[in-house]
Amino acid sequence: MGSSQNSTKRFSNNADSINKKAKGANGEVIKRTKKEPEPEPELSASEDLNSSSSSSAAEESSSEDDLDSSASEDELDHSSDAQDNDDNDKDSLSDDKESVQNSCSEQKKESSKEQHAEQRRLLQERKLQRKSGFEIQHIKSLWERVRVKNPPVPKEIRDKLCDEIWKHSKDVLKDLVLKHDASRVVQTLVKFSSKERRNAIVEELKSHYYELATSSYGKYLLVKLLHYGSKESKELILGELHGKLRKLMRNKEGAYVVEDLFTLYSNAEQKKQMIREFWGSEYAVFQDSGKGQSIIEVCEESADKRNVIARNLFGTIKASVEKGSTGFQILHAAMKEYVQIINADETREFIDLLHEQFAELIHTPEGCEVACTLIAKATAKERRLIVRSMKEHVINLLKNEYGNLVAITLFLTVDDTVSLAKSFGNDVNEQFIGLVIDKYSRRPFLYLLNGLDGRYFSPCVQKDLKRYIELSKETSKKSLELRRTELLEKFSPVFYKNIIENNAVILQENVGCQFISEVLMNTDLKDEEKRSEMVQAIIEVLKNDDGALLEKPFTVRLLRSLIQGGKWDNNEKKLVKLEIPSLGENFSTKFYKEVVGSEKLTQWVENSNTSFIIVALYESFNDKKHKFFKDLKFIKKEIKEASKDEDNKGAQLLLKLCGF
DNA sequence: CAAACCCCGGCTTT
DNA sequence: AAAGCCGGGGTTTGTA
Repeated sequence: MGSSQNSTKRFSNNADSINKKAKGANGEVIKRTKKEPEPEPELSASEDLNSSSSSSAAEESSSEDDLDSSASEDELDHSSDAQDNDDNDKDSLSDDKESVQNSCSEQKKESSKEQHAEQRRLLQERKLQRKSGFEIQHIKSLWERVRVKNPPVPKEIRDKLCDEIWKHSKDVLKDLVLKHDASRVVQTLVKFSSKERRNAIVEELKSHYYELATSSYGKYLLVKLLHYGSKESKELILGELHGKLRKLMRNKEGAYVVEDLFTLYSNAEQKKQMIREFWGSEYAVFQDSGKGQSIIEVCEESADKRNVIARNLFGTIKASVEKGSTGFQILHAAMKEYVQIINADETREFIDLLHEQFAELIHTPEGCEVACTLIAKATAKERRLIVRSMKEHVINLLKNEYGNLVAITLFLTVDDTVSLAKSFGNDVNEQFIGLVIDKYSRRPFLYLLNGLDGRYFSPCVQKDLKRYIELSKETSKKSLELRRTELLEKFSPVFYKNIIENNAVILQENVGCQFISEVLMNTDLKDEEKRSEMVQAIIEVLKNDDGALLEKPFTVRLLRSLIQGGKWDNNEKKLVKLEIPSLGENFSTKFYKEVVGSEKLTQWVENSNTSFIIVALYESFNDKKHKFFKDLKFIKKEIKEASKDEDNKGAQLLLKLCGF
């Protein structure tokens, strides 16, 4: 259960923005990876041991039905060991019913003391009659003494009690571990035991691990053994579950065990092998079948093979999705393989199955790839469904390390830009600042502004995205550029509004400056009126700035490029002037007049950050008769003085330019 | 675009 | 089992 809860947590973490929170997302994953599997629910009194089970008993029986019905869909053989599994569950089931009945009758009859006593005696008798009944009662009473927390039991006594428990339990261990109360005894035992005894416990439970994994109580013990156990123990347990993963995935309890096994206790090679089990019996039985081969390579061998594998993968995935395990990482990995071999008909079916749960996919790399691939292959109609289901999660989608790529894929492939922009519009507008300074959520917008620019999209990200573009060509009609500019047009009013109203906040952040610069210098945006409004707004802020903003290197850099009115082309090693009226010399004039002026000029030269801006101004004015040059001459002495400062490279440069 | 920097996961050590 | 080191990958930043 930890798994699904954790994944939703991971998904919905970053409530209040910025880099640190984004790290939090990762942190969450880490925490999960390293967490201690210790889900012991703390019951307060010993009576709880019996009473806590009535509801879970009902739950369990329904999940059993579930397993049976869904298992028959696939070509799973549930002949051999499913049988003895049933036996065990019946055992624990009847166990629970007993206590239910007991408490019911107690309630009904306002019975006398004798009746009570009689009932208790009967219950006790029945308990003792059960398999290993006597030992269980005894062990439980020992356990009651070990588990006391306040005050903690001294170590020597604890060890003694544990020894005692072990002595009584080792021969009946497998009868204990499937029962809700007694299995917790064993968990405690594992926790306080030496390495040797842990190994002995693992050994004792040999050939029962499948049962354990499907037991609502035993699974905790199993996970604990995996965590604390030696390498050999892990291998032993793993070996027993091997070949039964598909069945486990369909089991309510088993699915969690498999997910834990996959995320916490497997390396890359083992993970691959686990997924291979989902390909079909051949691969489930023979561990090495298909080893070292990718799913694509295997499927290329014959169409038959592909069909069987695809059917099996889909069967397992479907069962799990319908059970509500869409967030499981192992499922994402399985889906990732499935979409690699999926054909057109299967794509329709798969999207139909998943479209409402897309949000569950976007917090892992594999899930993200699945989402992107499906979006790329989806028809216009299917994309609309997907976008609609994502609408509730826009902010999480954008801010997520992987989700932002899904958003970009939507931008890359969806033809209906009107409804797409509309679906994102509200949330984007409301939280624009947070989005634009976030490491991940800014990327979709940078894409809209600049396309897949190498500055923001690394080669391998580009490679992935280009693959989705290729896949989308079947179903997308418009050209990539058209989609991008249409979307840009729809989002640009939001850009303008926020830059005009909130640029002081955005300028505080490095990445914010970067974004403003991308908007102002963008040649796809033609609204010059808005551009000059933005420029004016920035000038207003700087006019009233107490110097804090100008201490920031990125603000200085932004100003410099506005003054230069162009972008630096690193290949050509030269400045590429942009034909934008409100930038370049026009900006310089305005900027000098309204922000610097003759009275602040000295101050700007003396500051090692801002002196570079003065240099830029010097190079910007074509009219050498501009007041600026006269002002410079006037402070000749101060410039010379400032250039003596080792750190003030700008002043030194300025001195050279002026040629004083 | 390259250098500096940071973060993560794997591996080794105590 | 926890702490620490190290290498690789990705991000940030500086610089014409």
